[in-house]
Amino acid sequence: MSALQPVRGTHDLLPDEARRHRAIEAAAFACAGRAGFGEIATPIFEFTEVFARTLGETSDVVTKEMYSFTDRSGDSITLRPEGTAGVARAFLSGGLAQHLPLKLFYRGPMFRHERPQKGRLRQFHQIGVELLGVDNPLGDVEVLALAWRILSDLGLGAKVRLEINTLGDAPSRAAYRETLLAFLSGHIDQLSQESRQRMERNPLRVLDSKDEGDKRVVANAPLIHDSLTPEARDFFAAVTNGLEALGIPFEVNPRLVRGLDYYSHTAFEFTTTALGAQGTVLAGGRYDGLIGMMGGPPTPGIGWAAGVERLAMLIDEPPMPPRPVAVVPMGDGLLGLKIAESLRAAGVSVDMAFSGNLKKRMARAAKLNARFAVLLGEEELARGHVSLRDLDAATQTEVPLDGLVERLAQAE
RNA sequence: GCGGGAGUAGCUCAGUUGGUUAGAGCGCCAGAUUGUGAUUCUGGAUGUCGCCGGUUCAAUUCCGGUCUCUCGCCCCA
Repeated sequence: MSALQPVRGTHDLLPDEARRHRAIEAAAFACAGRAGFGEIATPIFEFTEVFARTLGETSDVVTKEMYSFTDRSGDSITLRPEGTAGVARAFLSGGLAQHLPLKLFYRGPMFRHERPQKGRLRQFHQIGVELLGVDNPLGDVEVLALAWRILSDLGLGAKVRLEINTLGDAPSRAAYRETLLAFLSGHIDQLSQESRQRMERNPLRVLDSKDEGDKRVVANAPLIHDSLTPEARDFFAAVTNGLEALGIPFEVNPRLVRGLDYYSHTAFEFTTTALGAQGTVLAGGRYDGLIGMMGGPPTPGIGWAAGVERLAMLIDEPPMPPRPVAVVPMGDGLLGLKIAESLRAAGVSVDMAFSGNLKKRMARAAKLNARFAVLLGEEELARGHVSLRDLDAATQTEVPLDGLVERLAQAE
């Protein structure tokens, strides 16, 4: 293991890639802001308890994927594997129950000790939203509409598919669990080893097994929809009706389940076929029980998170940086920098190379996609002028140095 | 965590049936042109052949281990 290598599953965001990430986060936050979501930034680590309690003691995330360590005070600390638990904790420790309903947007790095693959990293980035204090299915619809708006704005509307399901309320889920377990027990000899384990830990997971034998069994399994209480059924109908009313395309997938314990009612995923086994690009659901589970007042919540790296892989061209003006000194570099600074002060993007002859500097200007070059030739300067070259039109005029800033600030 | 594939220059890759200075294209730097973006021409730099060990007179090449990436599984954004 070389000390100069990044830790397994981590990577550097070089400028092109960083720009892509920033564009995604900016587009998402712009959409979220228009819908009334404000940004929240919680710490990237919490006491281990925060995640262990909320994610479920037996979930994979808790049992094998957490980056946990003991700090110098002897406390067990964990790098956050997802965003919702930290937001819920902030909600409680910040006394935010006074401000319900709350619309929150977050972004930042998450950490999971998994085996890396394309689209799966140990440090990755998510954007996400949480809507707290709303038990109305309209909340689900609005949060889904926001996700759809963001993906559409990123140009991914045609590349993703929304699948949605309901996990029911607590009574529905308990009843369904019994029904499903009874059914699976009758076919246990046809189930894969993994699914037999799933029956003990999280029976719903058997439903979305990729094993062919499991799929045959599951095809005839009872569905949660038949175990729903009238309330849960109405709730789900209100969500799907809302999506239809807003013209958001979706498909009900009765076998869609969620890994984390805190979900109830609505569960959904936006998936793509373009990323191999890591096809989920944005996912979330309702978690009415979470805050109560953490010891707070019963507070409904719904939200989602999206993987920025996965979104970035679906976006073809990174957005272009703003086109600069290239300042090209021929003699005194300091004069060039002075002019560059006055242009920058006026809001113009300016680049000036530190070395190179005129030809090199012009080539560099072209490479930077500069719009104009300001050439500081001694002859013009002697007359108080500079040459202003339009690099698109390949034309050049002499302009007084005095009016240069105004002229270029206007051209922007 | 389990199973498969890969690793040679900044990038894409060739190559060595084990043998002296390891190559191409693109890119980069410099010059031809001490005042102009393309093309062309000339010159140049960059590799511990992923890492460690073994076999051998000799290993980038063969063997073992390891690391990283990658595909699938588990799971997930």
